[in-house]
Amino acid sequence: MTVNPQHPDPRALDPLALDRQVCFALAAASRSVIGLYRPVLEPLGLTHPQYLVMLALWERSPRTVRDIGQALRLEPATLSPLLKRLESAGLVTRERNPDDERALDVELTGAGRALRQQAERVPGQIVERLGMDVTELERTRDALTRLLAASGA
Amino acid sequence: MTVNPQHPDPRALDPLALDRQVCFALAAASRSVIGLYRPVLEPLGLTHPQYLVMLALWERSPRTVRDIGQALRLEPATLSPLLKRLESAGLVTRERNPDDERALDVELTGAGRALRQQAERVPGQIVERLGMDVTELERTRDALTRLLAASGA
DNA sequence: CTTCATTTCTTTGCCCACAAATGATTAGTA
DNA sequence: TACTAATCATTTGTGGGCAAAGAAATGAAG
Repeated sequence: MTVNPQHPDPRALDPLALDRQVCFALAAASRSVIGLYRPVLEPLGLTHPQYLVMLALWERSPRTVRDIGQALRLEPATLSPLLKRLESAGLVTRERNPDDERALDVELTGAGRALRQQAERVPGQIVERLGMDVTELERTRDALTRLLAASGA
Repeated sequence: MTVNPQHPDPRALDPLALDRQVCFALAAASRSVIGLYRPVLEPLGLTHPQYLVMLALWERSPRTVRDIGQALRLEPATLSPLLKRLESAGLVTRERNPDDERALDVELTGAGRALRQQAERVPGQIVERLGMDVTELERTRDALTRLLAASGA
């Protein structure tokens, strides 16, 4: 098999070339963008996954672990210790649902609700740090949402 | 502030709505797509990050930890234990660079080189499981590459 | 040559992330 | 009612991922 001389880099034809892998672009971009949140969320005392849980709870509270997990596509085994840390931080309460003792209701505390005000400035700071056109950002988000759906989650 | 009745869902205007967050789509899609690799890579005895390291080494071997880290955008603290596991699996050797004893040369073993043949079928299996148009996949990958660049990595 | 800063990898500590197993509760069924 | 299956959260074990500190080698400067 010969290589088309129009393609000086044989890597461009290699299906295993790192630069061609969607999964690499996805993993690296995810870590890198989340890394941008670190200094922004640090004053709020939140990690990025904790921030996502708070977003879910600001939309509706109380919610069960299962419900939060479905919204964030996270396993209960991931959420369980994370929610305990949010409880230790005084942002949520955790108590069994009276109607179904299997379920755990996670509810915002006053401090948890109050934190929303500071969080409202987070997206703007991130967009600023990215310095990207907001329209392209939204297009990328929509492409990722399609990818998420295609991957079956 | 009143809500435009054309928008029945006030969530569409909320900058903190989970569905509007690029970071959520990014994190969830990343985890979900990587989850697709799990059963595909399992016969090769590789996790997804290990697969990425092998991709880097199939492009060039030996490479130093620093070099691999720059290619994959991973910290040496992440790679150090991961490379030891690849060594335990017999896929790479780890030895100090004779010209600079600070650097660690990571080199494919025969088994590591041989594994490439099985790996060549991985991308096709993933695309099949995603069931997405390859052109759109490549567009998404390029959008992610731009996002990665914008995030400073 | 000696000192000091830099580079490179490793270690430690903390936090995700998930599979598999466990325990507790509820629902379904004979 | 009693038995079984399903549901929900937690625990355990393994493997990322990174910040910060540490250890070893190199480089630079006096």
